[in-house]
Amino acid sequence: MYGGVDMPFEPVDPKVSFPHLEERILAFWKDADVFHRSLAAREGAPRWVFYEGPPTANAQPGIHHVEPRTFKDVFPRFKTMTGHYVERKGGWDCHGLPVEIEVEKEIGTTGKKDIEAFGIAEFNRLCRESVQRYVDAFEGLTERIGFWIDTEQAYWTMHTPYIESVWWSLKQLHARGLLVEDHKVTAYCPRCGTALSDAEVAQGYETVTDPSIFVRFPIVEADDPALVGSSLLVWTTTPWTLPANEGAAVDASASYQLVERNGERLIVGEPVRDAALGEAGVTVRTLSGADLVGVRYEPPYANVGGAHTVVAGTFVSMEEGTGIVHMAPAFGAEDLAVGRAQGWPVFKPVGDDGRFTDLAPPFVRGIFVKDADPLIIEDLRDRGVLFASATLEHAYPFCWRCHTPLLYYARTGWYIRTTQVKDRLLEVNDSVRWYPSHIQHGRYGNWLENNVDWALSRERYWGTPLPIWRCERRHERAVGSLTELSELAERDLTGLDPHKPGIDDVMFDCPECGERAQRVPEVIDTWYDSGAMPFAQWGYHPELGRGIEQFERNFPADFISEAIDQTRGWFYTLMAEGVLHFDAGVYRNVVCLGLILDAEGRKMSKSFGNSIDPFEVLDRHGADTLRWFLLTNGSPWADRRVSFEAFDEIVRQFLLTLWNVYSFFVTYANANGFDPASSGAPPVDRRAVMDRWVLSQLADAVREARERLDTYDATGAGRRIQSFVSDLSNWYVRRTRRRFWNPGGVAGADAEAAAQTLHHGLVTVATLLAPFVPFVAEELWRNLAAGRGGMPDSVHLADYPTVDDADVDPALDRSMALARAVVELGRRIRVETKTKTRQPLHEAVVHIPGRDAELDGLLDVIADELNVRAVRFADTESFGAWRAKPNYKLLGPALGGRVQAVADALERDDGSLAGRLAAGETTELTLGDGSSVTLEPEQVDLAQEVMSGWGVASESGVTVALELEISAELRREGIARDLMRAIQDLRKAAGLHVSDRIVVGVEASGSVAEALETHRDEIAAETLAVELLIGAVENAMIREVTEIDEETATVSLRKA
RNA sequence: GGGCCUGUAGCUCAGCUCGGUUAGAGCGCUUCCCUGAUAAGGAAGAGGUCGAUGGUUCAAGUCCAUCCAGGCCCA
Repeated sequence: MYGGVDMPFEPVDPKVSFPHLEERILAFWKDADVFHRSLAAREGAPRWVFYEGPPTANAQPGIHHVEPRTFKDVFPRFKTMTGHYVERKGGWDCHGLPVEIEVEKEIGTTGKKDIEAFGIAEFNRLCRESVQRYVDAFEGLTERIGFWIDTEQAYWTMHTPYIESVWWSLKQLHARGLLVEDHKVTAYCPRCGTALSDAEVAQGYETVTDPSIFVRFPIVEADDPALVGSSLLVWTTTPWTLPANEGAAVDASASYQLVERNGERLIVGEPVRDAALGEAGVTVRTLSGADLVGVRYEPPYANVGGAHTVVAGTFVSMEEGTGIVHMAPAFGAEDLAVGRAQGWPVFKPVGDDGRFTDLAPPFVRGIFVKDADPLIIEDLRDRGVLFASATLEHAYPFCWRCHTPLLYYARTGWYIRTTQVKDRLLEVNDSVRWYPSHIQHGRYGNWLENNVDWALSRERYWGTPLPIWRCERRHERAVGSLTELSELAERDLTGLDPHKPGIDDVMFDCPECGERAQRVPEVIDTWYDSGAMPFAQWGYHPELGRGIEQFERNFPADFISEAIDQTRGWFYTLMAEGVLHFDAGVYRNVVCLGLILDAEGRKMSKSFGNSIDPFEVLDRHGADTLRWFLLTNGSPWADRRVSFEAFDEIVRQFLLTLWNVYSFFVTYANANGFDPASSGAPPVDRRAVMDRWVLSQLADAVREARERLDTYDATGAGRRIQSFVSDLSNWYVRRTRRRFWNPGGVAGADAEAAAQTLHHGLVTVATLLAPFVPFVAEELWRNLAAGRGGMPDSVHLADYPTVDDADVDPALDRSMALARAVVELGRRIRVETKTKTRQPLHEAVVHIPGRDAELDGLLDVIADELNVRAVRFADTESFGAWRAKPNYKLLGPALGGRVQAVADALERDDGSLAGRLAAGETTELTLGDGSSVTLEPEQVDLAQEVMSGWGVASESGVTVALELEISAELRREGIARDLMRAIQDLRKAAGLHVSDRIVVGVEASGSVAEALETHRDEIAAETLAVELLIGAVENAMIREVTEIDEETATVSLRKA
């Protein structure tokens, strides 16, 4: 016995269940308080600031929530392990329409009137409860996937200090004149009774069929009297807005035609004349749009006095319609802008419920506007005003929650003048590093370029109340805290819940005029809440002296990450508020993830019923599997498809491969009494070539993993680690296995070296993997490293591996790659010649022009892998004609167009030229045009023309030949190996332990019996047989007939 | 209508930054091999007009232009 056995390793179950393992690790983390200790251990270290983008707690979490949470975990873990203090404060987005909708579903309300009848106090209480419930679900998911974030200290946007912080910020904006009330046309949902933000509107576009009608507007007054009596042909796709018509717009620079047709005269844009009127009609004259400006016409419904004139507009399309557009300032953004410029009134015959009011013509009063379209068309037709009626397919927005068609209304609302800081936003954006980079000046940069004022107010209930009080004389007062409110109201309100309806009961005397001031009724866009988190998460409030230090220490963020749908959401609101309040960027690096799609490539969403329940995946495959999938499968920036098969593959190919190496190591380390702490392994430079090679590979993997993680490429880092694990398992352990098979420790230092190398490899891999698959990494660490040599009890308390330059050996890396290429060719020969690998052969002959020396030291590896007694380098043998092809990368730039001529010449070569190159000679080549070129051997790719089935294979300049003649001696050896294999199979089938001794009997005659006698000792040693007899074993545990060398042999065995 | 992304094997995706003539991997399929760590691994095979067209170049999956299809975002 050598080494110590004080601390043997826990035996490893090869049949591991990762979900169960993860539950154990979760319990350990909790018991040992590992997360908090990982923070404490880095206290005082440089800060690396992470901001949690708060999920909206309004529904059960889906698998698409796991993706950002995985990426938000891997980088903070990595940074912690590289010596940074990474505070991770959780957060929950609590307010907003989605929460209200969820509650409305519960209580069965369908609109604002219902909610008010139900009672706002009770409604908001239910909203608060709903949030709490879903936060619990999110916390469960967060813990289960191993996302380390402090949920105990999480910020909640509905908590009073958070709201006060938001109020403080709004008060500043109000004081600077950046928060104002304004009229604006916005998309409005008549069912929800609220305006929608652009982001909300964007979510609900659908292709619908709407009416597209042409209407006659008879001209009643014009500078050119000839026009009177003609009709403007006016286009609209919203007939219901015609009762609010106040004008018509033309393109002043376009030309129009006056057409006489069936006895009437119509004016229509020239480019669309035929499309609108058909071929019929005679053009009376052509005029410019400018000629029409100022013309007065008779409106289809005479509800509004004044107006009804033609104006010029740049937005008039000459590609569809009639070139003349109907204007209703109450119902379109452009219409309102034009109306304002013209001094038109805002005439709005529609109520907030989307139904016509008494201002409308009697026949549509009380009718929902969209339903009124056919009635209006009918009416126009009856009165001869309608010229044509068709339909049009176009995108129209619907309310993203309740699917009511949205209406564009002129309404008053509160706006933040973000357009005034647009230039600064663009500047700040230039300093952000986006991953992927195209977002910066692509999608996100474009969004900023098209910045419009932020429509902040919402006429809803569950949200941060807009803290503006206004008196009857319309003096406004923005209030920044409950303390300030208490002073104004002259009573203590610091304990008041700042939500509706309680806050609306607070009134005070206007400090300016003494009239009673009351809060405006609106709440704010919940996106403002989440964008305020850099300061509001600390309850930051300079007036109250609160949260200042925490804020300053944690601003700005080094890193944030969310899915791409946040470009218009959180990425923007964060940046906008950072610039508005602090004139500063809020984040330095953004990892912007793609969306999760289902197997058909559709966006996963609950309403579609195609989302995968994350808990099902976690129960079946485990969190590590899901995390590894998200981190390494496909590109994180690209949308990707998710299906269950992918998870099985990860378990089998990655996690189990790693697990088996680990299990292999522990089995033999324990059997040999290996102790990494007191091992007598020689220094790396004196270890076997396989050891040096695998350590060199490991060093490269460490280098690349670190480099990639430093640039937020978790995918590349993970893939590199995976390829190392594959090399470790399928080449290092495969080739090194026998060195571990060392009961009693007779192999001494070499076995120690192998064990030490593999131990180091596994511990390093576990550390490398800790940020990616924190559970299995922890399991390996706990068993292999924790507590040994002063190592911490958790891998997450360890330092991320660094490259050991002494291990790096590029020459060895290249040689091994070459050796593996030789082995691959040898295997191909065996397949081609139907020579089983188990049959030993006399020798392999290798030819690699000029590079033979690179394989020194690896000949044993090749011989063993190919099962040949010797590997020899070819000197004079020729296996076939040499063929040379130009190395285009080298020759192309040098020769230009002549490279093709060289290729032709080499193609026609009978082998003599290539042969000289293969022999290492510089060779002169005469081209078809008579010119000549000097070729160096390195400038060509060489291969030999070998015939399949004759024991030779060649590729990329490497040629391998196998001596296929099998002597009687080799045949016996092959049979012996077949026997060993058969006995080992039986051992396994009998369920014996690797170190059990056995008694074996082989019933055979002829060549099998002969081989058994010749190789008796080796067979016995290999199979741990204490007795090996010809014949059957008594009381055999197992007995089986096998075919060996075309003879029948029956093997039986029992435990000795 | 505008912007961005994507298009490579039956499926999921690398490769495109920096052009090199035989385009890879995994899954799945066929045949064989190896194995007392392995649920693994290896060899061979079937499977590709690298979305299309044009251009630049000695050389294009890769660069440029145009177009087509899909997705996302904006209108």
